[in-house]
Amino acid sequence: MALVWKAFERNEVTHSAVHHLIAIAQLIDDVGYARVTDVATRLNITRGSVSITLSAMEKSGFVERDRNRFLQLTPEGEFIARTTQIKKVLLKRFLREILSVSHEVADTDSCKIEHLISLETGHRLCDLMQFLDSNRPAARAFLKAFQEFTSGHQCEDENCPLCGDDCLLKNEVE
Amino acid sequence: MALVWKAFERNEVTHSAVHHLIAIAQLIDDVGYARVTDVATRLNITRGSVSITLSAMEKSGFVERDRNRFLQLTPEGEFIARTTQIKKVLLKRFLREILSVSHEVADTDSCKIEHLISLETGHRLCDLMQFLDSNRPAARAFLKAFQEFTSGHQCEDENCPLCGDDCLLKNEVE
DNA sequence: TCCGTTTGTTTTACTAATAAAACACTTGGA
DNA sequence: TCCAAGTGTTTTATTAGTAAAACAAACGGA
Repeated sequence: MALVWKAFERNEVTHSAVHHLIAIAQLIDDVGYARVTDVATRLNITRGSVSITLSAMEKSGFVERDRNRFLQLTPEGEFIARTTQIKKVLLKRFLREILSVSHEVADTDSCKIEHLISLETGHRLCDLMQFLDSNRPAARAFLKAFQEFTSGHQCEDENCPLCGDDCLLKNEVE
Repeated sequence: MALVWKAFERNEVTHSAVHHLIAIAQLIDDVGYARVTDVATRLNITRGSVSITLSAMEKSGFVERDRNRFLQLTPEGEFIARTTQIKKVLLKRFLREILSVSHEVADTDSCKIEHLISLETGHRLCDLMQFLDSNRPAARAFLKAFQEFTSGHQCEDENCPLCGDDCLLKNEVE
């Protein structure tokens, strides 16, 4: 019991570090190269911060540089950047298309947890979204029925453990 | 763009702090009171750490103490402890019952993100699980069809963006 | 009363993440 | 050649979270 909650800290790479990797991948994709300055500009932090972070990631084997100090991702770095981006997209789609969470909240929520969910969960989420995309009758019927279910309910119901007699959500909102 | 990724840091309370609150709530529930020592024992950290963390949370207004220095949660602290616990339960149920994620991974994944997902997402997740619990035909049919869908597929399919020709998952697993 | 245990706080130290500023190095004109 | 602009690193500092150990206070039994 007391062990699981600490699992939070033990992540290969931090949220910030992943975004450094993603920035490099996107820059190479967009303009063909990535330098410390470009990463700093994209992430809106100083070059010094980027320099230090990327030096550590170079040691960890996620980033490399060529002769001209242009940044490259190693296969490991590439893997993390790629899978994290995909996990975020899947999460956001799930939040928006199934749970009908608002655009802004879906954005921040998916960004906050993109790097924390396991590959296993990522794959299952992928399965789920592919199932929806398949447009099977069961998928369509589910979405329709769920939307109807929530439209007449939407946590006004006292059965919702997040609400209840004294709805905690309402308490916070006002 | 460059603003969203930093939203990760801006959380009212940290993951660690929430677990301090939850420990207090559970202790009061279980044995009727909560002292610094009890919280430390439950979280498997030192009394010193708990002392410092809870002093900060007292300043922030999440924790109070009575004359005998017994810990109490303020309504705000109670709210966070309660909603975070519920969000975790909902997340875990979703991962297990819909996505069929393994027990261990569902445990760590839900613990990692429990305090990060918004109340809005929590409510929608709650709707979803209630919809399943309602045992409506559309819900049952969905679960059955989705399970069939994944049983013959399970990300062996090259359509899965996490896999592909050179399946990244496979690469990592072996 | 006195001693030992329990309990809580403070001190010290470490790590990770970050920013700002000083410094150093290219590099490309004039 | 030399200067200025651009680029990258290092230094300095701050903040948050944590643990270990020293310290202090209270409590309880002999």
